[in-house]
Amino acid sequence: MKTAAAPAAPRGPAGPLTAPVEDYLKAIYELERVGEPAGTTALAQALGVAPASVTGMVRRLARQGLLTHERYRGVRLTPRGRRAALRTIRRHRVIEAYLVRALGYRWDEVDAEAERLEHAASDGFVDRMAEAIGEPTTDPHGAPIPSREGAVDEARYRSLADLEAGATADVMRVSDEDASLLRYLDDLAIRPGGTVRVVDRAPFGGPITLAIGRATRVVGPALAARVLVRPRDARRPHAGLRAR
Amino acid sequence: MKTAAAPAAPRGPAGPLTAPVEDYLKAIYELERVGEPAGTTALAQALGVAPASVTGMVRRLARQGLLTHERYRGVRLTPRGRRAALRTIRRHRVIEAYLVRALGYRWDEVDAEAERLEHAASDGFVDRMAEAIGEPTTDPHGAPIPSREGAVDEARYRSLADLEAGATADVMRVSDEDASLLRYLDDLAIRPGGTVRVVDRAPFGGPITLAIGRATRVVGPALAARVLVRPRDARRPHAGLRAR
DNA sequence: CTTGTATTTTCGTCAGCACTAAATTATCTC
DNA sequence: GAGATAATTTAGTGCTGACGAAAATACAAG
Repeated sequence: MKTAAAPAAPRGPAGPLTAPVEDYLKAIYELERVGEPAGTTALAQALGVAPASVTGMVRRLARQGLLTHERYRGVRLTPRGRRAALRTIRRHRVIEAYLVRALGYRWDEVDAEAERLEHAASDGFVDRMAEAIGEPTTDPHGAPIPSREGAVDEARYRSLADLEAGATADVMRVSDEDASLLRYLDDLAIRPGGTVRVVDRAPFGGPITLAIGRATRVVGPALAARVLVRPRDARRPHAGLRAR
Repeated sequence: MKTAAAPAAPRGPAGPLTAPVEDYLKAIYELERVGEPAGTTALAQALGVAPASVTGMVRRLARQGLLTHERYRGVRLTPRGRRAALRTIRRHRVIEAYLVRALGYRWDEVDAEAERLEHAASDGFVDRMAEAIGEPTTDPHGAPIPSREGAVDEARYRSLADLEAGATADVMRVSDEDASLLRYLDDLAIRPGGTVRVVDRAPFGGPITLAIGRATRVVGPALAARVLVRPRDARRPHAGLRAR
């Protein structure tokens, strides 16, 4: 008998996490990363479940010591929860990279496949995949791959939608959730590693004119918002020249 | 019109099968293949669950039209159930083959990994793996890989334990369930594609002496029973010579 | 034909995860 | 500060898949 005196000992079953649990942790990690409060509704939306379902799951995760929960306030990952989230994210991104580089997948196909495999793949399997394709540091969409130890380069890039006219920038990362968006970006030749120059910006959320390679393309702000870039320092072109 | 007159319409949810369901179908298929009656207890043992649990699951599978169930008698796969089982088995074996040939796994490691991945891998993923390693027809343990269409070469081999002294045979397939057994077989150089000759058999379940390559090895009957072989026709050596 | 034994099924539970509908609490506005 | 509105939690359910204990059935042996 446990004398009912210790009600909230954060005993975790330690066993491997279930697929839904991994998905929750990933989603919470992502919300925290972009700085949004991880509330019930935001989580529910990210996961495609009803808000009421989140409350129950969050309670369990808190009991297992993976996150802390302030009623009516929101949720925050504990170090253990963050580690678990990063392990899952590493799995996901390594798998994505492997599918593209070793098995000829297109970058718009990999997310769905990785979404399922990440819960079944062992760390050893993922490590072998990573090794086979030369230990990539980003996935096909530019998202950083956490190291085996859970270190991740969370550089914060600017959105293409925020660039001033005249700016030149390197594309670092694109949103990976929408396969059709990815196909369109590929058509436009907007890919991590590429470069874009903002030729013109119409005001009031109007279209943005880009120079990509030697082509000119016009995109809407909704699309531009999903492309993360690192601006080249236009005001110090000497530095740019020197750095070359 | 459904006028409530058809109580047991075998309506299947058609959706993708759950991992436990796939495991049940695989296990039933395997029992049927070796000719054993697929009873509750045998299934329970194969799956590592309690017999009582099998009854419930079997009822659901019967309702979904994947198998037929005669109370107190046993279970048999329907064509649909068999197709589903073969799809899972194909996934499992292709994954095993890929792990060995593309990612450097040892043959004793792959079963456990494939056991989890088979439920998460899409058919497309599996087909790409198969293509990448040249459409193998057997897995690393010699088990046949069903085709995409569900055709499988279920040749029935003899067990090494049944060979007479003096017989020579090609190793076709070994039991894959026990990793340590596989490691031992590998030490002995007993592998599909290899050849063994029975030098001597002690009676009453005694040890069996084998010539493998230019080595001589002695194994027990329990081990020999898990090695399937195709005897070379010793009574027509001319044919053997001619056949080269 | 009856009885004993092994197998199978039923029954009552439980945990995980999801849902809807109905409270409850926080927050924003007047 | 009092509502109104939005977010959150509770309450009640359902389904899958597992469990042990107890009852039902099959089958073999006498």
